[in-house]
Amino acid sequence: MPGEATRSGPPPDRTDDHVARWLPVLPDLDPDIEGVVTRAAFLTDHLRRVKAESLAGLDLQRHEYETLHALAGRGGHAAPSQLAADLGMAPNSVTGRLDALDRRGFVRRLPSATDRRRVDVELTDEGRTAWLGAMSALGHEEDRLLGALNPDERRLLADLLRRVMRKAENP
Amino acid sequence: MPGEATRSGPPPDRTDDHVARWLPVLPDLDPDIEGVVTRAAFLTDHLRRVKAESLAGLDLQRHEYETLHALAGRGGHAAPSQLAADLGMAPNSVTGRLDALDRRGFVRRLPSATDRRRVDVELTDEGRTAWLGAMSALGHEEDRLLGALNPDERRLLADLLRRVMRKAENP
DNA sequence: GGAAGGTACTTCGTTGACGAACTATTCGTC
DNA sequence: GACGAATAGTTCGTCAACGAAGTACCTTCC
Repeated sequence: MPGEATRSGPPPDRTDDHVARWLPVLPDLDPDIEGVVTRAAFLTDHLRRVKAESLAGLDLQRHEYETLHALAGRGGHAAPSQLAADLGMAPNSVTGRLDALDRRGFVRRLPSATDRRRVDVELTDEGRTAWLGAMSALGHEEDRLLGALNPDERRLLADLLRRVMRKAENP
Repeated sequence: MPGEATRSGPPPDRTDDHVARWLPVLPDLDPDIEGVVTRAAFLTDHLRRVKAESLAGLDLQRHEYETLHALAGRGGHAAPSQLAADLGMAPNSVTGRLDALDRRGFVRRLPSATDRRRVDVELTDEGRTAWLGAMSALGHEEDRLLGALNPDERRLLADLLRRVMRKAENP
């Protein structure tokens, strides 16, 4: 055995580099706090990128898939404002998305009979097919990543994050 | 005591609602996995929003602050391509940011003497002042949120996320 | 029953990011 | 030392998101 190894923690990731680069500049930086928020951002970004790459092969853009997904999650029928809320975006931005999906035949706008201000967005069969195809092609990168932890650890991670997010949701 | 309470886990957050809404649609969904990635996304988004709001009072946009921050983190001198790498964006996008910061007097472009393709971006005194002002005004929402955990738990959270991210960084 | 106010969606103008292409400069190789 | 490849930065065209304003409709309340 090559003697005692120089004291080594767990193998580092990109975030460790990031923190090491900033610590000299901002000595008050807490490595664990910065580590958590940076990894959350990198994780979100990574999943976003991987998803976009998988979808590219299906001639679908991420925002198109997201919109279909939100609509499918409402059973294939929803109002634009509801989709906007589910997607966390401004209602006027949804108009453009629906225009494009409508042009591709993935979605249909039906005027509401009872309230003529309203529009019912309907997922067409083609839209559902595209959504299902994308769902299976996406192939759960999330599962792969979280596979680094066992089920108890995943639960623990989710619980820790829940406590953090409850702070965020209570200003 | 009003009898045994109905079995209650920790108080829920928005992500619990999100998972509960999707479970009927996607029964294969793992609540812990989905919980982790959703909370990571919500956390990133929350910090983004809070930061933008604080900066608005200083007549600074988030992307302006980010650019100043990246430049300051390099000691006030950097090449555009280096800033692009640090900010995780395409080099041509940096050009527009620098144009705006230049117009506001926060940044100066100096041609390199040794390699005339290169440009040295310099943080001006006004730029540094704006950066420092923003830094103190930002007031560490991150610390508040992570204050929900004790130091050991924060370390644990960072370690769990590191293991996840090492998977992301090894394809 | 008709004006005042609210709601649902869209249109308009702007903005920031991106990929692709362009310019100028340097490097590598013979 | 000159030609082709590589590099740094920028310009250009496009696109999605946004805030503000507009349109059409519903509701309330006198």
